[in-house]
Amino acid sequence: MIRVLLVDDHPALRAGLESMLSVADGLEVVASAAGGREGVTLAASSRPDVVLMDLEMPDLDGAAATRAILAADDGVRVVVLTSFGDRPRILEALDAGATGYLLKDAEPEEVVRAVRAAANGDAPLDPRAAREVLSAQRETPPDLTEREREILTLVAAGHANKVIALRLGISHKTVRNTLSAACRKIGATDRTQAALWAQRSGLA
Amino acid sequence: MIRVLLVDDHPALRAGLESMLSVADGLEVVASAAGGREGVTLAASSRPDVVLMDLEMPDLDGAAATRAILAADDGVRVVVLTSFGDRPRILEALDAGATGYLLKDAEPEEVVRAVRAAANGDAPLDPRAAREVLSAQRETPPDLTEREREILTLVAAGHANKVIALRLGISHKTVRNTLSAACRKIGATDRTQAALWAQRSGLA
DNA sequence: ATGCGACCGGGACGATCGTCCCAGTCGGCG
DNA sequence: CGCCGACTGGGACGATCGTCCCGGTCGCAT
Repeated sequence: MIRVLLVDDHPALRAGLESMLSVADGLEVVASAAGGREGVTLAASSRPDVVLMDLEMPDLDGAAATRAILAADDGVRVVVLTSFGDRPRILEALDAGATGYLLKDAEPEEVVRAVRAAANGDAPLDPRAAREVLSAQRETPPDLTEREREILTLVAAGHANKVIALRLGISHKTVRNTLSAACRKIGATDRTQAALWAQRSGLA
Repeated sequence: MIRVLLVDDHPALRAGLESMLSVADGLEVVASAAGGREGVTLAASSRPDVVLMDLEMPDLDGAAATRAILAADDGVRVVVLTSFGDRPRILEALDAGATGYLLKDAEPEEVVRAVRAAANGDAPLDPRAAREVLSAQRETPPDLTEREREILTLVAAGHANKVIALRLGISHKTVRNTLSAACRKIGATDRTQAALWAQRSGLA
């Protein structure tokens, strides 16, 4: 019997997943939590084999909750539930040790299959989610210097070169030159495009 | 018997809502659709009293679907399902004629209550959703001119003044002046901050 | 040791930007 | 009708920006 813990702040989604899983053999939903903190607590007390974890939650972020659960028991398999379009968070969850992903619009069979795969130690990567991850990695490669990344971040915060220079304790000329280099690498023609790029790239 | 149609692209959410509603008396889920277009079709064929409609959907937007359904039969009550933080879409759905809102993290009793209220012709406004609406109106007030909004949008696309001027068929001097005015209104000191503001404000 | 790359910056130049002040047209409203 | 506000732009000025080209200091790897 595969013991499953659901963590999602949407009661309707929890109910839906539960009914999807309840009709499958060999699975049982042993608990469900409405938030990240509760999820961590319940993971400790209910000892699930697989956790289905939402990424966006009010109290404790899905990635953080995943980290906490795995820190307490690294035998648990965490499968992350995600909507489209949050590449940065998908990567973050991977880093946190999530075993796989499931898109929220998955069909019941997919969900069941993913839970079984996770329990077996396989990585149930939704093909579409996998594409997200790959494309995210493909889009990251602008091999930016640490300084360049730093400056881009500050640009994306709306700061002028002088302010950035002051904050970093360097010359505003250096900021210019470095930003210029960064722009060339990421394909931006000016600071505004650079700022927008940084935003989209989760370099917020 | 109140006939309910579910429209949401997440199978799990549909299943959850269905199980939530199935335990209540006097309600029956007569159909469920995975997309806006299908929702419009099923609304015509299954003649529901109340439609629970997701806002974010791949094919046909929730607001658009609402409009279409009401155009075919204005006796239907559409209750919109929304997550937090999409003020613009909430307002759009209101314009489209939605009767009320429900946040996706609503408890089962809330959902049932909302459906009953909608069937009665009441407006089941989730108190938190209502706050969203109000705060949306409070946050919008940068009373920007149509032109200013237009230019901000183009700035947020990363265009330079000259390009914007060309695209709008006006002088780049006018673009400057207009953007300058817009910046003052939204509290931005330069185009970069303006672009980021426009992004955040859904003026993408 | 020699080279490479990150990091730091000055000089210089033109482009772009932000701002203020002014002035014209046009449509709506009292 | 006159007034106002949106929209349009020119002039002018200083500030900021983007770019190229130069020089320097480190640390790290070959």
